[in-house]
Amino acid sequence: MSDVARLAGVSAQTVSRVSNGFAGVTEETRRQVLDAMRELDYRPNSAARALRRGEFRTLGVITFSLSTLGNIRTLDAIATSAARAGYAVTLLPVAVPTQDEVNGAFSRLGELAVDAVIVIMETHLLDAATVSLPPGIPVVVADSDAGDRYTVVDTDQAGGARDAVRHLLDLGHTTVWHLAGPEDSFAAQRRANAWRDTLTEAGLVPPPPVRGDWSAESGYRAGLLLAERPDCTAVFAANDQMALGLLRALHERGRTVPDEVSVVGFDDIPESGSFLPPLTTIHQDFAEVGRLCVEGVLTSMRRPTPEPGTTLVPTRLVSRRSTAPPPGH
Amino acid sequence: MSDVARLAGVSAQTVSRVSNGFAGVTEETRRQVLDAMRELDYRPNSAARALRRGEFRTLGVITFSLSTLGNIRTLDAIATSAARAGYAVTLLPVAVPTQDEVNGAFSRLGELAVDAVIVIMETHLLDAATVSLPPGIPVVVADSDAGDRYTVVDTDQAGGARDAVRHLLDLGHTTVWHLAGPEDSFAAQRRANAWRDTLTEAGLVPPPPVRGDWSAESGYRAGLLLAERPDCTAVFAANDQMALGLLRALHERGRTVPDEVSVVGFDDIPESGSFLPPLTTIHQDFAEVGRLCVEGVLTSMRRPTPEPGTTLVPTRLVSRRSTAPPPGH
DNA sequence: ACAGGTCATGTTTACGTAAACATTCCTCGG
DNA sequence: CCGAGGAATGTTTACGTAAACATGACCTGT
Repeated sequence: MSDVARLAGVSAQTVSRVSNGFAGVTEETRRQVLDAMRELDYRPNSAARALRRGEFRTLGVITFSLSTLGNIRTLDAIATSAARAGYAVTLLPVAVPTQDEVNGAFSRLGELAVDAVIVIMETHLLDAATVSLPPGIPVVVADSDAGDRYTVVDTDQAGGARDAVRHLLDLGHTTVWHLAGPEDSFAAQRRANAWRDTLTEAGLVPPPPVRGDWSAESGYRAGLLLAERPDCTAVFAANDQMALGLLRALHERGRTVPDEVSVVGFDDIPESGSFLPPLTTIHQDFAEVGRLCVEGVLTSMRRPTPEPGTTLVPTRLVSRRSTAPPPGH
Repeated sequence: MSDVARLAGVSAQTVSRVSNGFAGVTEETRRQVLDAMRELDYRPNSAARALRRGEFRTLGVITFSLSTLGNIRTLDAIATSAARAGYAVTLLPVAVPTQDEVNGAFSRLGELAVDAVIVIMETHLLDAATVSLPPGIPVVVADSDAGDRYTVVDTDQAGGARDAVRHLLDLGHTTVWHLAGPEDSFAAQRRANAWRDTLTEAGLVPPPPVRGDWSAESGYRAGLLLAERPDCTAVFAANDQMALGLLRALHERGRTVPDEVSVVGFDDIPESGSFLPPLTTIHQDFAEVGRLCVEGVLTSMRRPTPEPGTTLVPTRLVSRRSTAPPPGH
């Protein structure tokens, strides 16, 4: 900086002012400084800047090994929104979802150069963490539950599940089976609960849910079971991957979709329109979730005490060809 | 730090030594300092640390909006490897692959707190960038071509494509069609070239390639064309998503897989084992690519002039049920 | 017993920046 | 024609850390 100042014939402070776009610098001076910067290929040192300003202009994102597609798209939206706001994004990967790993990530975070943290993770691990998040830095939790301790941004899982079940009931199915996600997933729980509640409200008795682990393979195994039940004409799968496996199992067992069995998924992954048959599913707006996460932490940084609360992002039913009225309807 | 020093009854420098795990501190003193740290909930200021040390312990990753699955898994591996080496990873998203956006990301990078950069991007955009990467900081390019200017880590695209084609020829097919990726993708080019070369080497005349854009939808459209050709009994798709669309098109047109047509994909995405039928494909080791990228930049940081070179990560053919000998063989 | 050495710890300084305060110079009203 | 006020710029200082150098205690061998 002093080199630039010398070349431009001004003080270092003036260079700083130009560098930060302050008013009160003559156009003439500004130009000279900018020329000198270009000449010397000057780049502000972000470490010194951060030290002086007390902020890093960086957001930390804690996430499991970029496992599920939803998390990835949320992360992508976070990175894009953050960049737009002039913030960088630092990844804090948690290799395996064990308590030790989470504790490790949190303690690393302690000395990491971040102004705020966005957590994309199942919160039961958050709760059980022995190392807590550094106090005083804003936290927003995405796609999970966080009680009333943190601000939460989430897809309206319950609304989406309700739409899926309603869609099937409206087609005339007498009940809807559920291919649920893993028990330790909060999203899976909420989808399952909404499925159960919607059936109950309609005066129906929910059949026992079949459980998978989000993978297509687990959906296939579950599908082999469901294919054995002639009374099963409609299935709501908790995500599109499991729905894919389910479609394969039904096909192998000779149960045609949608003529004999209707299937609805959740997520609307890009491939779901190319399944056999194209999958009716619940579209999630991950981009909006990510945007709101960034907005959330940035707001928290400005205001002193932001009230913890939950923001829900609505879903949308995408109707394709895997759903139809039940046989003989 | 001085507070900790005071509480522990030592100098700030001793605190620094303990904090950095230096030898030459009495066990007794170390314990007292650690106690004081805990007591005061001390966390080293990473900005000051970076300023003093002249390094950030951070890697920048330039990537397109986390578009393709391969990029994502590479990123994941990079983040994990970096964390293991004590480095954080900062994301530099490029929202849309235009020259302006790339230039913008590069100039942002100039004042970003990173010690090295890993680029996961098509290099024709790199080449055409008007803003260049800051000189002097190590760069490794993943999954792309970079001439001889940068170190490159890549999957052995050619080897994988060759294996795919050989597998089909060995089964007895008289030729192999190719569902290619977009022309501006270097990976797509290499896969297409290797396909062509392998056929030529076998004394065959390559049929005209059909081009898609990596998406399942484009694979579907291409598949409708291929389904019309009775002489088409074997297709090598440049990625699994397009193979998925292809399978749907063939199924809709009544051409059974693998009895009438064999299909091989590329990538081995987790879902490919659940396609109808399960897809024979080329497995890529993204984790290894990511690991080597990190290893590469870290090495460059230590040595003065690392020679640019290309490291290829081998692929592996995963044989499932979408391939069989041609009809009447 | 003392020179020479080693080890644990303390003191000084600089990293590059931006806030706070200081100075200079110019303009404008009375 | 002078002094008040303000705009442009300069000077000083502190942010938290770690390298470099300095100090002092203690040990060893002759």
